[in-house]
Amino acid sequence: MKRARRQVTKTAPKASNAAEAAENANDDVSERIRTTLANAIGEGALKPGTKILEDAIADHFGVSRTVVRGALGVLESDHLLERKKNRGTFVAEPGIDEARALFESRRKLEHAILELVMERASAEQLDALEKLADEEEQIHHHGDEKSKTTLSGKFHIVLADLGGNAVLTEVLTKIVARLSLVMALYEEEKRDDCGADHHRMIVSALKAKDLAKAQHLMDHHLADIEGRVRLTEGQGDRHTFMAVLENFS
Amino acid sequence: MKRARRQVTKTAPKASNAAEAAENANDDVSERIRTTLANAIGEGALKPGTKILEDAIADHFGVSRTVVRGALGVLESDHLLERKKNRGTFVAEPGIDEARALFESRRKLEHAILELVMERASAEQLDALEKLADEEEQIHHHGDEKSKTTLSGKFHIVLADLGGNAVLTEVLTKIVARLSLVMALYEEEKRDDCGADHHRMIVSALKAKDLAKAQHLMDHHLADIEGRVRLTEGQGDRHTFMAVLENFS
DNA sequence: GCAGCGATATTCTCATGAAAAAAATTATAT
DNA sequence: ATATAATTTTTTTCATGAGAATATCGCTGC
Repeated sequence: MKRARRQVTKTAPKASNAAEAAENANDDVSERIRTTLANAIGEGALKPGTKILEDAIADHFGVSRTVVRGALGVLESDHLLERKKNRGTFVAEPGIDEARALFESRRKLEHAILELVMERASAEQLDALEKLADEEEQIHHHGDEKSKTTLSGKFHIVLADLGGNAVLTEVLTKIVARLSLVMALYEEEKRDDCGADHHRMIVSALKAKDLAKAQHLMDHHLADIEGRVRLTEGQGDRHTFMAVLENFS
Repeated sequence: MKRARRQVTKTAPKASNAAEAAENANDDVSERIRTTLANAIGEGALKPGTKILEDAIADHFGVSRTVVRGALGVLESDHLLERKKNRGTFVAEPGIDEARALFESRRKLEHAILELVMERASAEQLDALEKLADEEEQIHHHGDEKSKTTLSGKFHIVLADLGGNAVLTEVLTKIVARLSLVMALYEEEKRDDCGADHHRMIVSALKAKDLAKAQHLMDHHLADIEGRVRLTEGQGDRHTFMAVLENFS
């Protein structure tokens, strides 16, 4: 007898007092839900396997389950969520094959993007990118643990933007999001040794118009990330409830 | 007073007579809707700008608008459909920038895929691919106009499969689908001169283990496709109702 | 004490109705 | 007769309720 009333309280049929009410108001709430969940997943707040309660989300955003359900549907098609029939929706748990494919895809994509950046990015844009890398360095020293992964990913997205190809940027963004699930599942050591350092070197190579070097550095950087992960069967269950019990019995 | 009753006729609550009834039956009807529409768009049966009637689809598949709506939502997030608020859902009409980005993305992706195919595909797989290219040649001569574009795209998808990276294959598939919209909008001349010919040459280069040549041929092939298109502002309205009037007044 | 079974509760799933917004149609007036 | 206003119809949009599937918990019997 729960089904807590979210009481949609159509506070006022039209509500709109006057002018700014036409600010379209809600409606893209579906998109808000999507980005909220995607962000939560991206920065590891929602771990793989977590169950997603439609009702909770509907409550929180003040809409009905119908629209939540729509949002979950597209998140599922992005492979960020998994829906088990009549069981519910869960944060996806990419398998080893998928993880490998994602790493490989990212390598190829970042290569292509570097090519585009090389032929398109202006000096000012590269300066801005360099500044971003420097800021990362700062934040890294302040040990702001939570936003570390978020910012680290941001560099790559901004870099992709400089490539000037919105399609590739979008594709890379989605792949990076899925990779955050892979890291959450399979990461072993959280050595924060570098990251921002690599980014700065890549920017240098770009400013020197040395494409080959930039790609080489990118390969190194990505290999470093992949190195934190052990993609062998039977990993990834490590944090499972059952597996944790094993370790403490 | 339409709203024709689709009369969901829950023919039998459980229906399942016994064993095979558990064949899951419907339910992935949502996916059926998605692939149906995607295919229709892919082979040009649904032209850009066409309005999509939820009711018609719901009727046809014997489900309620709710599930249709879900399917349309993910198609929209794939950029195959466009939803205008309170106006309805339409087949997407990619703009010129998007078209250019799509072509460029495809070039980069096909390059990456060729690299993967080169290092992974077995001799037998390449033989199978060659056979496919030959079949295309056959069909091309029979002038089977309708399935020409479909089959042409199929080669690239199968090729991507040989790369052994499911993620890249999926990405390419979606981009090819969007490009079919671009072609429908901006294609000028429908010279069916080559296509399958190019495919055969690419396979030859692959069997000869000549990556550079394969990539070069692929570039040529794609350039040929892009050549059929004029991406200048004010094209693409060519088939618009208003534009047609212009030409006849 | 434990295995199996049944009742309860939670949660998904989807069809349907009601409200809102455009579009289409008819009516009215200048 | 044309343009404007009013009405009707179509279609989207969404909240909600009823039904189905599954999990959870308590119970009885061994």
